[in-house]
Amino acid sequence: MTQPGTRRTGAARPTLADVAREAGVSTALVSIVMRGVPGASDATRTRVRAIADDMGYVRDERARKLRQSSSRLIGVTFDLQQAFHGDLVEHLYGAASARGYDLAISAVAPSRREDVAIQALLRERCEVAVLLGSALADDELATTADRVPLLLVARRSEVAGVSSVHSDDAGGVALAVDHLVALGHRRLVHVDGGDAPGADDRRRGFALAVERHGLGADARVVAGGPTEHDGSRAVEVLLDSPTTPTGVVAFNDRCAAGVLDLLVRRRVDVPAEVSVIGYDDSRLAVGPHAQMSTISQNAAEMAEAAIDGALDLLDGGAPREVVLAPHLVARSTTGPASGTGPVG
Amino acid sequence: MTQPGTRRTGAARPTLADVAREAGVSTALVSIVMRGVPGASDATRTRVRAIADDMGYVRDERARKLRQSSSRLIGVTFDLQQAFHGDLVEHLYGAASARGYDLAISAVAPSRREDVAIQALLRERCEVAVLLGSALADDELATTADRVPLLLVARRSEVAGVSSVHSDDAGGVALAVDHLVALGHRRLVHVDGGDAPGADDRRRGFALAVERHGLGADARVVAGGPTEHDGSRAVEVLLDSPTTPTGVVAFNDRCAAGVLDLLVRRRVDVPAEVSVIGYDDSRLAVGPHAQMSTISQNAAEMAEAAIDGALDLLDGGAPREVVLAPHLVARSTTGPASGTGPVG
DNA sequence: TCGCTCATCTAGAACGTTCTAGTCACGAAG
DNA sequence: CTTCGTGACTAGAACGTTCTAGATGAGCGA
Repeated sequence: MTQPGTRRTGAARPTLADVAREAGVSTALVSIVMRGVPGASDATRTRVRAIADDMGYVRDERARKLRQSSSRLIGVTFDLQQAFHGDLVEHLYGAASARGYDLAISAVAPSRREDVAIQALLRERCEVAVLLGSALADDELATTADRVPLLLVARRSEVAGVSSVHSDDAGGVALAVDHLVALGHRRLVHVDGGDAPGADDRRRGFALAVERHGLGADARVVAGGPTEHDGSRAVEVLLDSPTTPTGVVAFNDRCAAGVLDLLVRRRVDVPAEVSVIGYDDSRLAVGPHAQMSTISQNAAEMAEAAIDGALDLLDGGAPREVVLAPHLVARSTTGPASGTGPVG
Repeated sequence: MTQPGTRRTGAARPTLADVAREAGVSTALVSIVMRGVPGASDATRTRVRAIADDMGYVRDERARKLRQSSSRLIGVTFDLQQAFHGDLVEHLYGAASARGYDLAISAVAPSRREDVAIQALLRERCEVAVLLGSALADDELATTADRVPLLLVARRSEVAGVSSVHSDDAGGVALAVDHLVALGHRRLVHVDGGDAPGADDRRRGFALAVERHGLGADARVVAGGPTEHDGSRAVEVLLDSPTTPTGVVAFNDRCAAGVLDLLVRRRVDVPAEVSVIGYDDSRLAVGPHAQMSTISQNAAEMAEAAIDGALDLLDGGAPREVVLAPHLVARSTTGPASGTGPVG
């Protein structure tokens, strides 16, 4: 077997007609059998199926979707470099197939721009497009939304006609602050996300939360960003300043990883001296850099909401914004503030 | 604009026939214009193109590929959780489009098995399938290869009829050993990959290389694996043993990251006390956990070779195994062995 | 015997493209 | 005046499915 010479090439793959000829029935009947819809006797059903299996028949999804009035296809763009997008895509597969839809995924990367990825999806005739963490400007979103129903994930939409699913960023950061305050921390710092999507909301959430606890005077926001490098750089700034914080709320897990890395390098004990909390609960958080405390966006829930929202748009529902509640995942990078607890 | 009510839905997207009617010409002529092939006057060309743009025409890739004798489509499966796969996919996009091919990507994840991903590609009628780091057993590979020309990336193929592109694992590890030896290290250890693909070759490469340098007696192999966790666990074992090595060759970057992480935690200075080198040159290597020294598999080169190999299979070429030369990327986690250099 | 229902099966048109095999007009050559 | 060549364009089939509208025939009651 598997002789190169006898391998079926793409062109020679058997079609419905081939199976029908072999079985001595019409293509329509084979189609009925393969789809498992009523209209064929059990006898022919098993016979045709056996023949199809034997010939190695695989249906041509292209022809099928071409013929069907609705393609039942959801297009998804995602960033190859973002671990959280990977988590989302995985759950989108599950959520879509549970509703009888297929997924067409199209990757965004430094050498493959988002508009290229979207164009590919349009050519596949997906019925609705789901963009993960899109970086498109509002006017680009608007023109895209003119061509296909659009739903943004992990980003807010200010564009009319575009749905979105994202977590409550301000609320999530507030959870982080509440957690640290409950542990006795008083001097908090937020390493922010710069101009990354959601960074504004998280900054705002931090400011509100510390104010609510009456800790506004001791709180600081330092310039950070969405990468490990940004987190490390921010820590350098922090360690040079006269009063060091005991609790750090990082923009996201990658940023927190950078924070943790430099703290460990500088021989700062986490969480004994400083507590650090991230945001996303991506795979980074459960790596070996300690089990990171973080705010979870729950990829599975977000994916479900995204598919629901997308199908709702298809059904003619009005575009809407779904805000998911993030929740705290306390692991080992946060602990009681020094000077409090049993000791104090 | 962008009124929800007026947005075009999937079903209403304009077709060639719509454009043709609007322009008062035949669909064949519009097709000629849209493809940019000879057969239309410049006047009609510009006129039709303007009308098409105005109507927001986007060609239906499904119908096109259905009609064309060859679909010019390359299927790719990849693991959503592996950073290196992301790098590969990015470059596969570029390499494929440079040769006039499209890519259909299908993800593998804990909840989406590899055979499901492959089945989806077969239904898309891709002409050849490229599997990144496949975990399929030989007999499964054989039956798949019976349905579609197959090329494995980052894994060796022992199956007849299946092409493969991978780096010289043994040679790569030898490079790492040579590098450490040149820096004066004598006591080397290899944190291996367990039963991960390629682990055998890397173990063998390590054994050969230390033997070649006459360091076999001082060298050790400890059980590791492909994840950060495996690396960390291995370091615990190492630090407990009487003689600690000064140079560590990790199975891959993730494993090395785990090694580095625990070393830093245990207050071991890298690279002053211990040098660590990874394998892959994935994005992990250039993170903030220091700039990691590593063996690069060069994703771009690998992707080019994969597409070349895939198209060669399509042209009826015999299946072949392409072995790429890895190369050393010395960054900041390797340095002179203590006791040598200026001090000694 | 006739019609009726019902399950089973089939012919043929669609879907939106590309491709093959033309047609048509027009000017140049004979 | 015919013939030929050429550039611009078109009719219609094809790709592999699904879907609509029927055909066929068995069973059955009147």
